[in-house]
Amino acid sequence: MNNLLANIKIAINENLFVKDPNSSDLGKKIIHHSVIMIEEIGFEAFTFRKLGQKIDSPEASIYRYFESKNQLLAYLISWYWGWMEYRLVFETANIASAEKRLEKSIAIISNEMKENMIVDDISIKKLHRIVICESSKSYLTKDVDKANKEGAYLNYKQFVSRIVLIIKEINSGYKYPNMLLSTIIEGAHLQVFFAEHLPRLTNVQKTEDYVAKFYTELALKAIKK
Amino acid sequence: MNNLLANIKIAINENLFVKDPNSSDLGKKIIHHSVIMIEEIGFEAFTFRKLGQKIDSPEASIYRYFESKNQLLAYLISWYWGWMEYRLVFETANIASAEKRLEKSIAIISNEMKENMIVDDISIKKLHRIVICESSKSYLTKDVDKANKEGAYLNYKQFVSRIVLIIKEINSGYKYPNMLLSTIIEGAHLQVFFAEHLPRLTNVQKTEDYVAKFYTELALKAIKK
DNA sequence: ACATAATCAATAGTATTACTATTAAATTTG
DNA sequence: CAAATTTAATAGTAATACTATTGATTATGT
Repeated sequence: MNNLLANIKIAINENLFVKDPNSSDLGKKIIHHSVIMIEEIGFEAFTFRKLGQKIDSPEASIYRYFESKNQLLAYLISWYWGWMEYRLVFETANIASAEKRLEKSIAIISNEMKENMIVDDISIKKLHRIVICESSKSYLTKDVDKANKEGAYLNYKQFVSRIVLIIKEINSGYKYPNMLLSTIIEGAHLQVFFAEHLPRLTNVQKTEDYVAKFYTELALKAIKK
Repeated sequence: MNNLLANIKIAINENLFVKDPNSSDLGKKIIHHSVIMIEEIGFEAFTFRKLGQKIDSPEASIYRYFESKNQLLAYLISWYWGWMEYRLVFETANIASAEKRLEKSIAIISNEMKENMIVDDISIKKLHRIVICESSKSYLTKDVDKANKEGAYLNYKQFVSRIVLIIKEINSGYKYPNMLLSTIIEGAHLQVFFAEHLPRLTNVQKTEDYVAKFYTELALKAIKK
């Protein structure tokens, strides 16, 4: 998989940047180091000034690429879902059974990647941790409608709708496929966070993939007639 | 029935305020207007300066009650879960069937209150909307472990554990009661938000209580052997 | 080749924010 | 009624997000 996907470019809506960060060395440095920095110190403490110091460029230069740190976060999260869609399509391509494809999908959502891949200067592992901790902040805002109009969540919605199709294959009459899916995705992220910080809100198990198992069981029982 | 009935005052951990806002008129004004203001303009835009202007008190006076706006948010959310526990105990008290009690619990979590109640100067309806949009920000922080040690999430955990007991009554062998519950609670909040702003991530239905219905069905199917 | 246009990053800001040090006033206590 | 304590107000600081402007670099057209 590494070889197949390593140099694929993820399409990002043009409203999510001022200048395409993939078009210059500075842009790539901004992406590369912002992922490292946000994962390390959190989005609240992350500032363009600190990032500028890290990459030895002035704060203002970063504003040539992103008009705010919120836009940068939206870019990264959109990239994440673009990347996840690629993975989804690839890894479910040759599975005939819809149930097995759903199972695989939930595993992709829930499980951390074992090897640390770098794609487009982005550390997948670190970006996954950013999505867990910070992604809800990108839509739980008063600007959500504006951001939505500008296409900030398109990649996320597209990812969701792909798996919704699988659910409909299993049971075309099921009334809540989108609800079920957004519940699973946001829930899976939450459980990882709770396991680490608020264990009384989850049920940590010995097996590595218990989150995926829980949500797979939940989904299949819910969907079946 | 129990001590909750006698005590209408919700108990809040002492680490969640500098001075008890219930101990003075200014404190009560801070609580009352902060709920109104956060619901209206969102937690990001909310500042102690704006609140001070609204209640005609200087910004610094508010710092006598809360050391930061994050602490104030933590206080409000903790109050919410204290209040929700009170409701839970009260409204499930005379229901014999564990399944019916679970159903009622999920309804309490999911459904908006019809009448707008004011308790301890707090608008329940507005606070519910704050919890939907802002509560995840109070734990998705780098300070989560510190806040947890100081008891910021005690009321939430206590609320969860009460319903976990109901689930165990239904099926004592079920392995994931806490996971299921935190999934339902956070999911129910999310679906309300998505229905309003990102409808492609949910499945809006005509009935008022479809969120409760979805999660009740999900829960019962998951729990049953 | 060379003038023109476009793009680039750097400097030096501004406005706003969260938060604090200090003091004056009010209240309580002995 | 004087001393001690609690109260809120003033006037800040430091850090933040973000911007206006300029000079340097690169690309383009004839």
